[in-house]
Amino acid sequence: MTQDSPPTRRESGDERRLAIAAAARDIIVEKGLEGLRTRDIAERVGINIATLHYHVPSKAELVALVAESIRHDFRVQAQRNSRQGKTALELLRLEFADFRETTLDMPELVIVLTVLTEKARIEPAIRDIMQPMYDHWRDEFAEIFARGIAEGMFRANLDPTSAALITTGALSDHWRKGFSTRFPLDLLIAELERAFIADPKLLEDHS
Amino acid sequence: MTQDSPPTRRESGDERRLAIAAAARDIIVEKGLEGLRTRDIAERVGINIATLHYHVPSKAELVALVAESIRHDFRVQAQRNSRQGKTALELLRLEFADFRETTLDMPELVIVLTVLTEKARIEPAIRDIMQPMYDHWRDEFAEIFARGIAEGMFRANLDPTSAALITTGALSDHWRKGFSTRFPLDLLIAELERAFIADPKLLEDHS
Amino acid sequence: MTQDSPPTRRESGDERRLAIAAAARDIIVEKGLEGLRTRDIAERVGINIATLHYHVPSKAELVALVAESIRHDFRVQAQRNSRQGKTALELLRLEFADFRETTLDMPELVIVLTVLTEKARIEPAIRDIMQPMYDHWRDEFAEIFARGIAEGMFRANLDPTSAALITTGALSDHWRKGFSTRFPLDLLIAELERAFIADPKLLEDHS
Amino acid sequence: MTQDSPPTRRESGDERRLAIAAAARDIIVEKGLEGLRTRDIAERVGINIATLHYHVPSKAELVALVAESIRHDFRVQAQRNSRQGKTALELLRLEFADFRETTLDMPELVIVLTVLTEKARIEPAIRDIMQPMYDHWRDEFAEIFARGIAEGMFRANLDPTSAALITTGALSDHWRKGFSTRFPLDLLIAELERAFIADPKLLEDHS
DNA sequence: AATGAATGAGAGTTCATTCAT
DNA sequence: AATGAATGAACTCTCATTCAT
Repeated sequence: MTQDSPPTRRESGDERRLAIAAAARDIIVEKGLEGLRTRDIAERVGINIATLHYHVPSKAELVALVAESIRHDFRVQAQRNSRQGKTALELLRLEFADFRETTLDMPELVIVLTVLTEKARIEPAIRDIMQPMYDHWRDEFAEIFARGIAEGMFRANLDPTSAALITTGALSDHWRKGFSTRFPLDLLIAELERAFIADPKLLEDHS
Repeated sequence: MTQDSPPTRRESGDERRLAIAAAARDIIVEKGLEGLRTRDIAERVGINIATLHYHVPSKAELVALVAESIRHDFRVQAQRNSRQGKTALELLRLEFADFRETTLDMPELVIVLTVLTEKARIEPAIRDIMQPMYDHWRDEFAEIFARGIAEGMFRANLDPTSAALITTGALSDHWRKGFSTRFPLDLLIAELERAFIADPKLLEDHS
Repeated sequence: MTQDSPPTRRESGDERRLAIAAAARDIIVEKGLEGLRTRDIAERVGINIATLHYHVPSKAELVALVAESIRHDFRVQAQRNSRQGKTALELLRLEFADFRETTLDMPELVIVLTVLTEKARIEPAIRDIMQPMYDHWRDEFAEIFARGIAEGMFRANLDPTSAALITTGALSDHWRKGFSTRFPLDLLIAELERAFIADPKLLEDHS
Repeated sequence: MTQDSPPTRRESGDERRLAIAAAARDIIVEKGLEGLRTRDIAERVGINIATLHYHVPSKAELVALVAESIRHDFRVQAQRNSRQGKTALELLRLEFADFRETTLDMPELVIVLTVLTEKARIEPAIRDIMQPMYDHWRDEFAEIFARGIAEGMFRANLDPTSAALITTGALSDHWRKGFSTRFPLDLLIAELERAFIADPKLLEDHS
């Protein structure tokens, strides 16, 4: 609880804000947005509440900061793999691999995402940050599906946007309820592939 | 806001609890669980806060009461259509129709469901109420898929549970983001059908 | 906690008041006057709070009722043994025996007495009930000491009232702190006798 | 009641805690522990309730703080007179003088002590603070009596611990009922001396 | 004589925020 | 950039008491 590091060394504003966002995310995972207290964040970061307010003036801005940090992490994640010169199926599998990795590396990410999505329903400022994220993720899948149809790999009667929504929906819902349903992600992904791929032979190298 | 009705005549405990649950649900829709205040509920029901506590001893029990009321509504919803003598495809479409109706007729129901699902992640008492609902919904789909495979209507390589998770995931994610994504539910459902049905001809009477 | 007896048979008002006083005393012993709640009393008696208020209109009257019940018990205790034809020393020992018995039969009595004595400091109504009790108890001892001096059994330089105050003070304080000090009452009483008796030979039949 | 002084300048935590303890003691004297309200304390100190909770986190800790302050005052009281090179009788009389002074100079101290002694019966945390005070007081008397017997000043058949319990019991009971019994303390003390002193001649210089 | 339902007044506690240093 | 102290506003919950039946 208490902090053992050298007596509150001064960090740059950005570093502090990063640490604050990280602490806030941890607490949101543990206690939900309802259970998020500025004092708890400050304690976890190892600073005074007044100091926290110096860096992040209000709680509303704090939540926005968390939303931004989520968006940032998603961006970084998405840009790690080169997308060039790959078939649609390869790209789809890259996306799945990304998701698998993300949920391993940053298990809280999707939870905080869900929490903020609910908050977005009420708070326009949060909605403005969250909306583009979902749109982007969905569009990525939609684009892949569109290319896959053109390449003849995916079902001809596939609607790219619908398929993208099904995919992102299934993935995020699976993750969200991961705390209870211990259903293996790989089975889900395999089924998603079967749902969209035209030629059953393409499935073989996966199973 | 303030109460003009006759000076709060006495009602039976059950009636009061029903009214309390209804008011709580309304407020959750408007302000989220974070914005749920016992005083607001009391005011909306037209009773004193102490009276509210007389009927529902604590806030935790209040949230549980709301969860129970949601579960009750879903049970009622689910029992309206007879399931006997139907093919798997007909049953699947009945499920979709149910979902479509629910999200249209009682959009608040779905919002509260979402909010409580997030709460369930943290509060075991709520989880115990919500979990069976989702499990039941998923099992219903899984069973339909299993029968559909046997009947030859659905893909032979379909894994019933995976398909059920994809379906419920896609549907619930769609409603969760209902506030922002105005993507038509029917398109999503149509794509789900295409994803699981074996014979393309079966699709025709739907599109 | 809940009551297994036939569904709240109607008792006469006096019986009810007796039961209420008894329950109140028990709770005072367990939780002090601070922790005394009308609801707890009602529950213990097995009646509704409204019913309790029917029998004892207010909490102030309830405390007064408890005070009266204490006074009553003290009276009963005091009248059990005939005081006639006894020497002062015999009477003194009868008093000690009474005290010993009382603390065995009604261990709460002295605790409630202490609690109400503190309450009496603030509440005149309670003071008016408690004061005569202490006075009476003290006077009883004082009288015995006075007779004992006359009979030559007790020290000639004994001041009856002072000795009485020392005796009652030592006894009640011993009892009050009985929860922690496990010092044997008999040793204390023996010392009291030595303190007041003139002729050491009189002590012998006691040790 | 309301505060006219300069807008509550900031003071150090220790000063505030002292002021809080003092205010709490005053209120306990006036209204008993039952009538002790955090809001009243805050008002009397001239601070906000939230500020009060900043310095003393809970009411339980507040009562403990009061108990500690009582203990502190008694320690100060007890250390004023040198105990060296005195006979047992002189020491006994010093103790009596201390008691007389305390009850005269700081009657509220004694009232609060009584109140907390009752609270100690129920609250272990308070008991842990109060118990040693009484034990110490009793032990002091017991030691004096033991020395006095050795010196031949006190009765040979005196049991030091019993005598100490009688003395402290009589004294504390006298102050406990101080509100009502206006019996002179000096008479009580004189009788105590006669009760324990062996040689009547030693008494003379006192009466 | 009894009770379920209702209530006003208030209790302790919490929390985001601000101020002085 | 940092902090101890302070605060207003609110929150949940409690309690003695009352009312209608």
